[in-house]
Parts: sequence; structure tokens; C-alpha cells
Amino acid sequence: MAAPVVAKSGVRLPGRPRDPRADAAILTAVVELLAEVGFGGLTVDAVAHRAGVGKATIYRRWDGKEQLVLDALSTEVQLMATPDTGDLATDLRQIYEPMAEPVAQQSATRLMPALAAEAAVNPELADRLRSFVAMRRGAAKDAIQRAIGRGEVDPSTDVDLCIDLLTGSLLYRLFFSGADVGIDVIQQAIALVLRGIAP
Amino acid sequence: MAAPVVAKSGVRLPGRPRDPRADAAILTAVVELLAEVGFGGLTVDAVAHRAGVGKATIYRRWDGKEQLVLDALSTEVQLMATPDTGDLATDLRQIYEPMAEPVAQQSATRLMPALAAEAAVNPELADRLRSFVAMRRGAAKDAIQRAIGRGEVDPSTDVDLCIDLLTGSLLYRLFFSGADVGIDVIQQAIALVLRGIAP
DNA sequence: CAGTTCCGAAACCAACCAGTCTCGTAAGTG
DNA sequence: CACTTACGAGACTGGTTGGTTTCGGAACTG
Repeated sequence: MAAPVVAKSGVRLPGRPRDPRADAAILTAVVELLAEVGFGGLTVDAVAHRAGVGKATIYRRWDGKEQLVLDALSTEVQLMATPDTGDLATDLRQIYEPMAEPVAQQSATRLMPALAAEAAVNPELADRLRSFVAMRRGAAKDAIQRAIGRGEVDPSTDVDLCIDLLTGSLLYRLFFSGADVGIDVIQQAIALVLRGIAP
Repeated sequence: MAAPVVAKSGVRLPGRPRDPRADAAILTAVVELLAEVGFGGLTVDAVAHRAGVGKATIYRRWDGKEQLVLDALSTEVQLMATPDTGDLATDLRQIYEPMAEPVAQQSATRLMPALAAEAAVNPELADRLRSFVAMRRGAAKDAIQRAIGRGEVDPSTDVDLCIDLLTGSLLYRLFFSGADVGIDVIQQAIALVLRGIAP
């Protein structure tokens, strides 16, 4: 599961220790290149060059390209804070508005399609992707269920469907239509869905 | 723009004519393989073998892999009937329910991510994909605008946003969550959006 | 018939790339 | 110091694949 082939231990082994900065540089290079040239265009040579690292250093730490890429993607997955402001619209805005930031859009436009495409062929990646998605859904799911508890939302609401509508529409814009996704679009989408699930 | 390197003409040239079935067999093989192994895994040899055709036949008709794939994708694009039943919910159901069919799902799960990924890197494909998407949006757009004219829908509605919500959520399910998309899900999504845009 | 263009099969070539290895060196241990 | 392991750089290998060519033969025109 861990990135390096040899796990770090408290015991100091003889010999030069691995440069810990290399791990980060390599993983960052993988993510950047994945976004630039896609899954198919990714070469280990390019990763090594961009990371300022020898190929041997990469193969000393990972078993191969496959593992390297899977690890780089896991690194991209960061936990998301679960807002609880007492108002569903505000909660959802806090969850989805980060998608309007250019950094997130770069990631979504370039990286996510590469992932989706590869996941269709690579079952292990598909699993990781699904668990990542499930994790991200958690925050929104909690927010909606709390709102149902408060009577803010019709109790017969299909929570998963709501999340699919919001997340899906925003990603879809980024993927296909080429339209930009600003805060205004996100707020409109939230408003529309909230009207649709009002009690 | 045309698939064959040499355009067909009414004048009969000397020599054996090209077998017209080969074109179809090759393009079908490309689409199938694209769905099975993705963009990166597609090889011309595999296309030739599945199509029951020599590689030379492929290169006699297309300039290379790039053109071949672009052409195969254009073939997949078929015009969509624009329903006009007088009721928005019915119109939308007719537009989106075909997505519940297994064939469409296979295409959406496998082919679309491959396209999205490649479009992020390949501008020419991105253009084709965008025009394809725009075309498909037309039917839904017309239906909603007619409904606005009938007073069935709030006139301040953002039509594009509605379409993004519906299309995006369904594709998103297929891409990432691994959940199946049945007619019931589609109907619920339509119902929710319609409640959200009621006058 | 001759001449032309097609056909599938397969050999072939050149480029690319994952993965390995070697080299001279650096950074740790004792 | 000796010893060990990591380092970047780059040479090397083996397999894959895009693209070309060759082959014997088939399908046309005239």
C-alpha cells in the first residue's frame, strides 16, 4: 500500500538514506504530467526528468509504472472538511464552491477524465476511484440528511440523486461543454436542486 | 474530412473496387476496441484483426491512426429525434430514457471517458466532441424552451443549467459511482429538476 | 486477353519505452 | 578509515507498435 518498496523504520540502516524530497517530487511530476499528456502519454523518463531524479531512483521506490501512478493518485486525494452551518444551502456552497477555483478546474478537466478512462480498463484503479468518490460524497450526504432532520427538505428525497445532480452537472460542464464553472453557476445549481427537494 | 483517402466518384476506375463492407467493419472494430481497451490500448493490428482485414487496407483508406479514430467517433454520432409531445416531462423522458439501455451504458461507461481523456490532450477531438455534445443538447433545449412558452416552466430558468443537471448526473453515475442507471433514476431526476424550475 | 487496383496475410523497419544496469559520487554507519 | 546504500546520468535491452512493403491472388475495365 505504501509508496516505497522498502518501508521506513525507526532503526537506522547503514548507507546513505533515501532523500525524502524525491518521493514528493516524483509524485508531483506524475500528477502534472498526467494532466498534461494523459495516461497514455506518460513515460517514466519524463517523470524522472521533471522530478530531477534518475530513473533508478523511481524503480528503487516503486515496483513499476502501474504502482507509481496509483500512488500518485492516492496522494491527490485529500480529506474534505464537513461543514455544518445549520443551513443546507450554505453547507452545499461550502462543499461545491472550491470546484470553481482554477486549480480544481485544471485537475478536474485534465486529471479526472484520464482517471475515468483508465478506470474503465483497470479494475484496481476503478476501486480506488470509487472509494475516493464515496468519500467526497460523504460531506454532502451528511449535510442533506441533517437538513431532512430539520424539516428543511422533503423526507422522501433521494439523497444520492441530489448529489449526483450537483456533482455530475459541474463535472459534466468541465468535461464536455467547455463552459466555465463559476461560483454563480454552482449557486444556481444548488438553488435549483433545493427547490426541487423542498418539502 | 471524408474517411477514405481517395474519394468515391461516379466514374468507374479500372481495377478492383474497394470493398465497401471493409469501411464499416473497420470503424466498428475501432469503436468496440476503444470501449474495451481505451485509447491508449488501441492498436492498428488489433483493429485489422477484429475487422478481418489487412493492415494495408486500413492504411489505404486512412492517413493514420489519428484520422481513423476521429472518423470512427464521428460515425458514432447519430442525430437524435426531437420529441414534441406537448408535455415537458414526457419530452425529457423520451430524450433521456435511451440512456438506460445497456448498449448506451456500455458506450457511456467505456467510450465517453476515453473520449473525454483524449479530448483533454487532443484539440481536434475536443472540437468534435463539443459539437457532438452541442447537437445532443439541442433536443432537450428545444423541449424546455417550448415549455417556457407554454408557461409550464419559470421563464427565468437557465435552460443550459437544467440540461447539465440531467445529462451530467446520469453520466456521472455511469463514470464514477458504478451505480446502475435505470429508467426509475432517470424519471426521478427529471421530476426533481422539473419541481426546481416550476413557475 | 492485358492492365489496374484491390484484397488479406505477413514480413519488415524504425521509433518508442519500461525496466535494468553501470558509473562515478555522495551520505550515511561503525 | 572501510562499508553500505542512495544519488543522477545515461547506456543498454527487449518488447511493442505505427507504418510500409511484399506476396499471391481476386475483381474490375477495356
